[in-house]
Amino acid sequence: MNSNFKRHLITAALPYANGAVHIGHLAGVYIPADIYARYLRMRGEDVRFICGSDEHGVPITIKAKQNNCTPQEIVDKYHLIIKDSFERLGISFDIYSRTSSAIHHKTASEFFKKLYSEGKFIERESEQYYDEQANQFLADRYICGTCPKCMAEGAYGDQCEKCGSTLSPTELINPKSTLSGNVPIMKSTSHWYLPLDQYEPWLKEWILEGHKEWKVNVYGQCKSWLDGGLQPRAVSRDLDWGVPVPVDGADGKVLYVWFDAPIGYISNTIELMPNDWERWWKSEDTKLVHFIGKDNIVFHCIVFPAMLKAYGDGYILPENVPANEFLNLEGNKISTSRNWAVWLHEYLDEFPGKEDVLRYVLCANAPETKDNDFTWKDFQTRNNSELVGIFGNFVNRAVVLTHKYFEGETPAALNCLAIDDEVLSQIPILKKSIEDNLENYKFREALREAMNLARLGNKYLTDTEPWKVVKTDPERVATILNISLQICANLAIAFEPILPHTTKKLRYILNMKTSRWEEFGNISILHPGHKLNEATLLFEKIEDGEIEFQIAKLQATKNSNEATAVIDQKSPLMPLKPECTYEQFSEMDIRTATVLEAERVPKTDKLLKLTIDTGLDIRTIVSGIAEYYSVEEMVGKQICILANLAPRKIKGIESKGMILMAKEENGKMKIVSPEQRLENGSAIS
RNA sequence: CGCGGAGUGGAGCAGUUGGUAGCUCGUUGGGCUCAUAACCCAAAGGUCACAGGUUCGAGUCCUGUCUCCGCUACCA
Repeated sequence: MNSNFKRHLITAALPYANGAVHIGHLAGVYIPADIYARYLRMRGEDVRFICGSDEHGVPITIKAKQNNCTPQEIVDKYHLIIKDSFERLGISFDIYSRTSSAIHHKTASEFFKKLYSEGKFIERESEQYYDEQANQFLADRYICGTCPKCMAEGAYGDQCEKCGSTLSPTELINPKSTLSGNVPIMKSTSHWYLPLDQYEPWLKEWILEGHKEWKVNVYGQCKSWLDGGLQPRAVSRDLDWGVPVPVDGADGKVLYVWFDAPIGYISNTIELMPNDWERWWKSEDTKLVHFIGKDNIVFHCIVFPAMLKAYGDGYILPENVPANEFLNLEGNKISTSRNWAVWLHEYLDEFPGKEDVLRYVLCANAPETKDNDFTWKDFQTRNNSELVGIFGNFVNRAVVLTHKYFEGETPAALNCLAIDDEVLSQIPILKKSIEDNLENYKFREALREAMNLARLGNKYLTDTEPWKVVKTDPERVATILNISLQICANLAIAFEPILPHTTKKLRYILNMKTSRWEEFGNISILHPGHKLNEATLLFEKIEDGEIEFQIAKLQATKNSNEATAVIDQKSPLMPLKPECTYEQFSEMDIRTATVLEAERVPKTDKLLKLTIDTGLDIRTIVSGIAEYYSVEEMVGKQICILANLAPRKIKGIESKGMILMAKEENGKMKIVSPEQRLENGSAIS
């Protein structure tokens, strides 16, 4: 290790406590981080591995409302599940705390206070929606209404799920509070902003010049943000759940969750080492590494460093931020809300003793450079042919033969032949490769190289055939088995960071005490005469039935999702709108018209571009009906349109008018047509 | 729309400063029998997303296009 660093501070993204941990989290963050932490500890480095639950933010308050309980109850529940399942998997955090802790509130609060008093924030007033009945400002997610872009109903204040456009709450047509259903009023509120733009030159220098070695996905993302110009970001919210803003007159305001969450790394370190934490966060010789997923890149590479820079006082910055891409499950995005996931706590219950199988598969298939897919079939294959067939089998062969021919005592290596030397010479090469890969966050490759050590062992045994040679030359067999056992001992070290449960078993079988990394490469770890324990299997086969059970479980989830989706869409009839006058109605010019041409609007799922004959003119209307009507069906169809609607550009196409549609109770739309074909342009009243 | 990442034999991935594609798993054939029907050897299988361009020569550089993912709720 090139080390000017005296200690390693490793953080893993704080899991959000509104759900359990699933394989995506593990493959993306926790398994690589744990491998890294364990490796450094084995090398005798001073390591602290920090994590904890992120327990604030709007989604948790929404979940609490849905479940009719308090936010605290939600986070208590998931914090325990998460913490417990990490422990059982063997994620070796030095501390796993939480952001609802008193110490975190205090730390985050003081962090804010210092920045505030030094004038590092700017204060801005803005108009935001306010629910008078619920007596609170509404987070974007608490407002729904009609999407101004695609006219779909039920769009949220931040995004329309129908057309995917990003919105701001004020753009919504007919906004309503999801808390009370009332129409919210605009009320002015003030918030504090971190002026990221002021840190832009410094960030550019630090990242773009100073950290070209970062992974391309990380570097590219940062470059894109920096080149695009940074904007001030609000650090507070109007909400009653979170760390209160510690400023007079800031009642009802809390720190925005992204501001308080990364401070969680600091407060958890303080909790772990109340007297010594500063040495870890404020010494240039501490190497700070953040393990995160790709969605978190901007916060960890730009926002949090800017916060630390603004704070000053010697805080160090991350040396690297090895962010992974995402893991899919059986071809679909993992989703907490759709329950499309393999939950860690369920896995641990259903596959007892197979913690390392999951660690192995997720490391071997980690989304290091691009999104990857987890399938149960692949899980089974990797277990059966790689762990059982290659690793487990080699150890078993070596140990069983030793028991058979030498009563379980390590024989002495007497004369090494060329083949022996050749095999032994591979070990340091593999060691070097594993080290390089681990230190460069290439855990997949490190694992592959470790497996190559087991492959080497299998090949060696097959080539030397001790079960044949024993009949003619027992001394030769002694050498062969000695070497085989040394390979086993080296495997116990090589795999320790990745498969700690397995190597513990293996060390027991080999009756081996050490697991220091320096011993890796030593070819006489087990001395002649060293007594082995009974051979037990390191891994066992996973039968088709278990895999089929898991696949069926996912299929059931899928089915139930589809069922609830239908129920969700079965909205009750819309309540009657407020009374209107005949004059208001008569302002609308509704006419019959015929569709002449239709085509899909590129890059959209729902939009059709229609050319229609209104009797008065030929015009273009863009309509969100592609889900319900095909191009072929539309051509020649007679429809009713609102002809004097103000033109509006949709996806860059000017749309003049709107097609009248009726919404079924399942949410599907049907075109309203005259009973009999009429002349185009006939007025409807 | 924009910006970032990805698109390589059936699956998962490597491909460093450009020189006729490698690895693991799977498949097929063979060998072996110490071992959890495990292990070892060999073979088949790719127009490197698509279309242009630069070059003596491109998966590797340039331009354009398409698809997936992120930035943008849930979420790593």
